[in-house]
Amino acid sequence: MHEEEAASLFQALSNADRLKVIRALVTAGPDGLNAGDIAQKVGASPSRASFHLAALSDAGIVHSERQSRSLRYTVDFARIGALLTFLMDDCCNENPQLKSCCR
Amino acid sequence: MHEEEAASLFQALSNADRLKVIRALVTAGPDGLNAGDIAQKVGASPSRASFHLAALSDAGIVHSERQSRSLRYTVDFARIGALLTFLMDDCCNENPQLKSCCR
DNA sequence: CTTTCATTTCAATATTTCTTGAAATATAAA
DNA sequence: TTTATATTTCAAGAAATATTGAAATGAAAG
Repeated sequence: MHEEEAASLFQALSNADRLKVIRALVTAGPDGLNAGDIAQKVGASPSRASFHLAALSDAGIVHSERQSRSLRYTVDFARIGALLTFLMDDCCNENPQLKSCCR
Repeated sequence: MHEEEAASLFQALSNADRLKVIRALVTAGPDGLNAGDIAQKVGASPSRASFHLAALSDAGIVHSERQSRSLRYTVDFARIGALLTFLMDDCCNENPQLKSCCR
């Protein structure tokens, strides 16, 4: 991952409501949640939730799939992992003190 | 760390030049670098480098210390580690797939 | 085929962040 | 004390992002 891409992923994570969205999806488990439930859980209007979901989706952090009338969102852990790897390895040169936070 | 604080740290990381600043500081080792050398290494004007350094400093990701005429900057790995811990543990509930990126 | 439901898109405005160069500040040298 | 060096601060304009509610879209039910 190059710096520009990492920067845009960090940008997608730089909002408390979007972090809440991720937490809600993680808590929900592998089946994810539909947009309406996410909006309700993070306390955002439908259009604002849609805006945040679009930001996360553009960054590849979440994916969506239509399920009847709803759109079911899931979190992409591999994508988040790739960003962590960039930060820890490429950017911070595998610094031991930083690595230790994973244990 | 709470969501608002994490979001503001991600915001500080959401710029390619600021990631370059971190990389330059990491590469330089424990003694860090002064502002002028950082500006030169990332290819930014002095005022722009100062702006980026202020953003990173406000987030607690770097610290500065005056050394004669120069300000010597160092990176705070513990602060970055705290953000990673927030993302992996609090936000993503210690997901194994995400944790595996640290190995 | 009309209505209802779930979600997104859009337009308009507000807010924040970025960028630039000039001026200000702090330190040290001559 | 004058000059040079290192860095930050400031102001102003440009660009990006956020926010809101209304309208549009897609899908299913009656």
